[in-house]
Amino acid sequence: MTPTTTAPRRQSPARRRVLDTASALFYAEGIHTVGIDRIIAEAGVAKATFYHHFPSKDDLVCAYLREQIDQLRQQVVPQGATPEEKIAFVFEGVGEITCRPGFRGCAFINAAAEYPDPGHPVRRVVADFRGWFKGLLEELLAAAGHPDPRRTAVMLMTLRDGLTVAGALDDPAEARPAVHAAVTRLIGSGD
Amino acid sequence: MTPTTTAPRRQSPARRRVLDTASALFYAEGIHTVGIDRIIAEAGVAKATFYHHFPSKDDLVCAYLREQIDQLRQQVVPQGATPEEKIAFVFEGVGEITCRPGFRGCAFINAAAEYPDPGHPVRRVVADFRGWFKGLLEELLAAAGHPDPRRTAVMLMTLRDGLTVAGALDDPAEARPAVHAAVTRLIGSGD
DNA sequence: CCCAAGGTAGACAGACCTGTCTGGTAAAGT
DNA sequence: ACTTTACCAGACAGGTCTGTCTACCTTGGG
Repeated sequence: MTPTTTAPRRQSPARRRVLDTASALFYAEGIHTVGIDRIIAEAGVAKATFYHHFPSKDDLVCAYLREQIDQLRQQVVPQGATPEEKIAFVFEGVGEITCRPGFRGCAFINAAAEYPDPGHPVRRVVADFRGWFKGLLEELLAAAGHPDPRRTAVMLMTLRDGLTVAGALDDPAEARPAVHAAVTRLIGSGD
Repeated sequence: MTPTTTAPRRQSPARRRVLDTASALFYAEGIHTVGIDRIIAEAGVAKATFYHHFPSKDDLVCAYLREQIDQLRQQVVPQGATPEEKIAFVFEGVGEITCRPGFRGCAFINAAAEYPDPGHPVRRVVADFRGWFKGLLEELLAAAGHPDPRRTAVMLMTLRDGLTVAGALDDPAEARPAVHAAVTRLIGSGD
């Protein structure tokens, strides 16, 4: 059989345009409030083309969230750094994002608020993100020789969630230094 | 003029039924997904009656959230307790709620996820809640003689937000003890 | 006895939603 | 030259949404 490169698979520009438009609109205005008609109009794509690439709106929502995960995964942490520095780097990134102009909170937390059923495909993508992120923190803590990586990872995850919420609903510049101090203290002291 | 008691103003049973039904549905399933028709059907109320008490759906949503604030406000903290104990009591309550069966996160965070415009009346109620809660924490910290009440209140708020998110999306029993430990350490040590 | 207030029941308008379908165009591979 | 694939344009169906309106009932106070 022909190799049929599975990995790159040059995606169509129409699909790319739809996904970009939908991502921006979903994040900025919410998922249920943004209709298909609006997405295809702003993406400049025919309705049939849209439904050719995404069988349903839920598929589009899942693709939007999965791409968010991929983008976060590709944010490389500095190579020759200690685990503690890598954790600090990750939180530096979170803190920086929360202060950016269009910030409206964590895309996954917001999506989960609109999909109450935990078994829904969208919620499963949300769970994937949280599992991945928490696992990453736990690995880094273990590599740093932390005595209780699991428990501390949960703590760091809580700080991240709180920081994103505060960045969306309160003054972002106020929560950032407080969380920064808490993180450095958490990964510094053993207990 | 007649006294016309402004404070209690015995509210009609129909309005009460609508508000109870809407509160349960909005919290459990989200706001945009629950329609007026469903609310009045489950509340056993005519449509004209509904629109007599609530001029629009947004008014109902605001009333739902404002009542949530009122209920939280009335949760009295123990009288003869130190400020530190009062803070611990408040967080004990939050931790307990996150472990309850129907828990689906913070009603205000979820509502804000569905209303992107910060100037919207719903968002203003959300801001009222956050201002009140953070102010309460700051007062208690100041009463406890904490050196930096404002900054620590922000920190505690972040922990609360993270705890509610984790309670809704992860295993509630895992985040609770971690946050509990962090809170006791925060209000214990001065810095 | 009358009448106003608050309630019920349900039709209706106008907009918007997702998803399907028809029909036509353009480019690329075989 | 033929066929497949991707794309555009837009009508259409069937449902749901908010909000208005008409019409009738019931109950209690003056």
